[in-house]
Amino acid sequence: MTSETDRPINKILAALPLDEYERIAPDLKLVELIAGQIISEPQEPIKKIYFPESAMISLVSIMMDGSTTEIGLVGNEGAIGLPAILGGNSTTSRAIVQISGTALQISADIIRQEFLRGNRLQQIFLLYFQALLTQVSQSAACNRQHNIEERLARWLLSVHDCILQDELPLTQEFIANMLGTRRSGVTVAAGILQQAGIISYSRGKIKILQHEALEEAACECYRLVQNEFLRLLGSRRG
Amino acid sequence: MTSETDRPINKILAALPLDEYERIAPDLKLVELIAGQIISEPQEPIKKIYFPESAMISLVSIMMDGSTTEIGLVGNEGAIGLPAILGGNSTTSRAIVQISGTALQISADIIRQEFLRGNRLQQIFLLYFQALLTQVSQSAACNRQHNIEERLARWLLSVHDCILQDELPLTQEFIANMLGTRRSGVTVAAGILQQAGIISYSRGKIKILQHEALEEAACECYRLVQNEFLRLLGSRRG
DNA sequence: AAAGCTATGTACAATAGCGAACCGATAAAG
DNA sequence: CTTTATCGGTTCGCTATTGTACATAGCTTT
Repeated sequence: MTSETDRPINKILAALPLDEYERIAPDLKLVELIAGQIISEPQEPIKKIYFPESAMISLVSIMMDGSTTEIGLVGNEGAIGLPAILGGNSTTSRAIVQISGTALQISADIIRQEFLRGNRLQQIFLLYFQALLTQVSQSAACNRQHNIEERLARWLLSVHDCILQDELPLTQEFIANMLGTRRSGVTVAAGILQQAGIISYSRGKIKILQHEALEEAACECYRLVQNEFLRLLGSRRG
Repeated sequence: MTSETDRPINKILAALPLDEYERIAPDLKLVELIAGQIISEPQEPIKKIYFPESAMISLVSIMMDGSTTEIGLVGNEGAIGLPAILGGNSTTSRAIVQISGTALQISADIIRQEFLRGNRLQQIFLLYFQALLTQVSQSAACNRQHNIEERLARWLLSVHDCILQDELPLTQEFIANMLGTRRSGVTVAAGILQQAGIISYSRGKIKILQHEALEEAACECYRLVQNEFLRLLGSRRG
């Protein structure tokens, strides 16, 4: 069911013992997710759970005036659709595909059932919840304390860690929607990073040239969240 | 084990069926929590879980430069020490008593064991977890999008809902640490609300005079989070 | 009543970020 | 090859918020 190998690319699935994995494997369906595609909207019942492989998904809060702010970022280390497991069935946020790629889709009922059996899948999901909560918490503080340039650097690193490529297909407009700022604010911040030779970009393609320097430009939040993912799940992620 | 009645004041405990409650009740210990007291620090192992009765606890992120930002607020609708249940054992945030009062304390191991049995306690904790995640998420977006006055109004309402009193023992300095702003920024915002006759305050005592008007001054985040608590847990809370 | 501490009020220059608009450059579509 | 849409660069005036500093007011202690 995974794309090429026996080992699932998604880290949650990869961490399952064989018997648990085989119980759900027949129902996993490989799907292609396209950037911009909306997986679920606020208040909308969640029926499917997605385990990203190469795709990347943002959790986004939408205010009444239409302004958006990213609250969480999910790549192959995580899963989309947690409320279906937790019991709430819907969220207050939107899940939108940020970077095209593949994911494994499965009925939420099947995962919830497996979760309730209380084995390794439950254990991993609980740890992932905590990691996600840490990420969201840090974003809350970060949004209050750090300026656009630091947040942009942090965010680029996080995306990079999720898709493991140095070229990121992202327009400034989209980034602005994630950071919750104006597009021209991103232009200025990105311009400074480009000036310093840390990144380069053009028409929706951003290249990270100096990873180290980008980390220095980023706020402490990047490292903190990454370390917590490492501690909890043994995998890297910002 | 609860302070006066048979019915636990804490909503999580109150929602348990008798057999589950009686299994943990002997180990619940009534403790008095004093404002300013730190329940747990970042990276510190969590050994106890607290179910607030009249006390109220803030979860606070601390940056390297010492600046603080509240990321979550826990009253008698919730519990402190979730990482011990989720498996991470520690958090990246500080838990600090914001308003003095009582709480029921219990060994984290006992709750974790009961959680793993997979009965009602598990169900409630999972729902609470989602509610908390919603709260933190909304704060992340709120911190980005709303101004001090709106956030102050929202925060005052949230505290009020937690302790169910119209007089809140809070200094502007403390509020500033929670909102992640300067103290004098709070002075100005509070001054406007007082001018309008919505609140009154003096030397660490804030009175809510017009609840309705305060809601109008608050951002949409207050209602949204409150509704989600209501939907998930059937209890009111911001 | 005096002294001391804590909480609150206020002021002011500096700055980050906003909203809006416009323009040029590049890529895609016809 | 021309048109069109998208993306990025830039500017300008404006507002919210910051950092810092100092002043006042109300409890507490003595």
